[in-house]
Amino acid sequence: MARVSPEEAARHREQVVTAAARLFREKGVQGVGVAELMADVGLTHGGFYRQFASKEALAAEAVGRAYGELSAFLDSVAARHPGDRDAARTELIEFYLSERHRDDPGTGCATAALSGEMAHEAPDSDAHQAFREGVAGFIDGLGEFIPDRRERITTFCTMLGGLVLARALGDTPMSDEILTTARESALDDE
Amino acid sequence: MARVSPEEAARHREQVVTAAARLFREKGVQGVGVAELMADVGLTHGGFYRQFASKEALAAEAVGRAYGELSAFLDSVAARHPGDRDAARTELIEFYLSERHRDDPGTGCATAALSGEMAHEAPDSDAHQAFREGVAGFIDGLGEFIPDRRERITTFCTMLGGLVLARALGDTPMSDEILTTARESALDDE
DNA sequence: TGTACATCAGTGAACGCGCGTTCACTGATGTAC
DNA sequence: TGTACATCAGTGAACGCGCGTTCACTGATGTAC
Repeated sequence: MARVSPEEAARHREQVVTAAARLFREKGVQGVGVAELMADVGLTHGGFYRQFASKEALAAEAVGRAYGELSAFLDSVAARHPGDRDAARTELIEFYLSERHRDDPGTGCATAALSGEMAHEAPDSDAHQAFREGVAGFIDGLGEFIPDRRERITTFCTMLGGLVLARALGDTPMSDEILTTARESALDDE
Repeated sequence: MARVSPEEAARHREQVVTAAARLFREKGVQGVGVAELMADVGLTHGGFYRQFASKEALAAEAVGRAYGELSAFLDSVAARHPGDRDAARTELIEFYLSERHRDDPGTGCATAALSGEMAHEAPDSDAHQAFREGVAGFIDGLGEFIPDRRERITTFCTMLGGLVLARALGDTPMSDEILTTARESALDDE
């Protein structure tokens, strides 16, 4: 395989960003190599640098992509309960603090998946900036479910802390307990 | 410098564990090299393996050490307010969600500092086991401040989420907002 | 108490491996005529 | 429409660097007599 059409090249690029948005959330940015990313979409690592300036540049794009997916996800949940904000909020919280979400970080909350690494990332890096913008957008997006900003931030902290801790504890009874307790607490605050 | 007395060797070992307990929280386990750890206590990297089987083995010990320090810290806060649980709880929450704690992870909550990495750590590793035991002990230790276990877990999730997010956002207005909002919310729940 | 020898904490060079990045090359695609 | 040439996405080997780990060596410490 050698040169491909611009359309196919663009498609490959998209696939790499999409794969990175998932894999970086699953294994961390440091936990995924360029070769693994490219192999995930059926390419070899050498061509990476014809599409991206660096792994870091891809990370910035992938973080943006992940938050874009999440924004769409929030909208889809809200759309499922037109005119019934409380029901939408319930569904969101129940999903966020579910075992399914805990066990599948690749398609889930980017803030929960990436906060740990971002604390050690240079604040002026593109990836960190994309992360900050993503968090800001996500918190805004939660306004569909919890209009009051202070209440929204508090509930998000509880959900985030519960998910992060449950993931760190793996598949253990304590992890389940954290998840359940945080979920019921967040639901009770309605 | 060559062979030293058993007492001095033991002291060096202790110093390395103590330094690791701080540096791993500051920069992450992956973010600190064996050479940096040894240099921190004034030694060179070669002697590391006469004291520890591997970096991973040290990580397990350092995690235990960090949680030991935290247990003592919790006790010291409680002891400052004998017979006044609410005052103790207020001090704890105000510290936990302070800018000082956010900006100094090396001496702070190990759960907040290490959860991100632990999510990608093998569950059967010694470090992960030490982490799980540490979390369990820490949550128990919070019983001095919040006797009800469900309330304790919920409050801890809010504090943890707030701190993790504030750290990931760096020194920004949004980070301060998260810290302040989560703090006031956790304090209000008394 | 002193002397000879064994031990071993710490040193610093070196090894091995993973991984981000580079580069010469390939051959299909796009362009000029 | 066909032909010659230029372009460039993707390939795979190789480079460079960091880092965990190993190892021969040093020389102070501990022990045996």
